[in-house]
Amino acid sequence: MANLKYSKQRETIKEYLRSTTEHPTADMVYDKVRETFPNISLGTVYRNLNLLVNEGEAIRISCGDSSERFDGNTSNHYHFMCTKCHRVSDLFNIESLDHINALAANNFNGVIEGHVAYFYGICEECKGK
Amino acid sequence: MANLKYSKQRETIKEYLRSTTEHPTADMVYDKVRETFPNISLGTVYRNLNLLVNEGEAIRISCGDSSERFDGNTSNHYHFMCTKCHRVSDLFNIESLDHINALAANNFNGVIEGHVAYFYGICEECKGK
DNA sequence: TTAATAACAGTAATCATTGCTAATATTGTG
DNA sequence: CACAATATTAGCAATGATTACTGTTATTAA
Repeated sequence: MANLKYSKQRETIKEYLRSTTEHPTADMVYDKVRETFPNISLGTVYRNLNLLVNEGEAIRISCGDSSERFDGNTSNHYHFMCTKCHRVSDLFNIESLDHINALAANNFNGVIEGHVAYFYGICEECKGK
Repeated sequence: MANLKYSKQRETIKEYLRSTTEHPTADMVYDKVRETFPNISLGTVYRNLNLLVNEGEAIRISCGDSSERFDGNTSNHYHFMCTKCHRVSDLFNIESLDHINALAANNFNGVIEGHVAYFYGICEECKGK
């Protein structure tokens, strides 16, 4: 698709995203990757995150928070955000909600191509507190 | 709930939100309300939009765009965003999608309180082009 | 080996949003 | 009505997330 050249920095970012389920922000990725590349710049992190999303190697998650989050798991799944601790977790229990596209298409004169959805509530860890 | 005092500025913002279906950003509200109050400041617009959302007089819509949008229609409904023109429109045809909360709650150990969802695709106006 | 060019670190700039402050408007009470 | 308490305002500075720029370095293909 594009003329991408290999870079150690991008590879490290991709590996980190694949290894974690914490759905990090760009800043969290920056902090983590600096353990390997102490001089990496935040701009490089942002540029590579965008490249990875464009290449389909990562997903951008917008949960209304001030900053975006990224997910190295590109399989189709939904997310849950805890309103107490603001952590984002994966919901692998739902197969697909694509049937709601048909509901939305009813009496609608445009073309529904898809949807964005996430759930919120209290996560298991925060429930007891 | 709060100790709110009346203000012409807030009333004008509220009226505008109620009168339109264009789901304006803070900047669009600013441009509109400046027709009535040429000296109103953008900070006043932001503060009043936040107040109106807190009072339940408006809804904040986050569609992954760079800026938030606001809706004076507080009845329960979903939104559609055109990927071509980026306009947001209302979907009054769907009653409710609350059944997806139960789907998400399956085999999930936290508490699902609700969901955020919007649809995307091509709007009627952009379809022909 | 070299030439072309993508990627880099460092830094400045942008954009949306919030915070601050002194002046003004609203509201309840005497 | 007058007045005191205080919410609201305009104007502007500050913040935070993200992107743009620039001169140098790394990757790649011939």
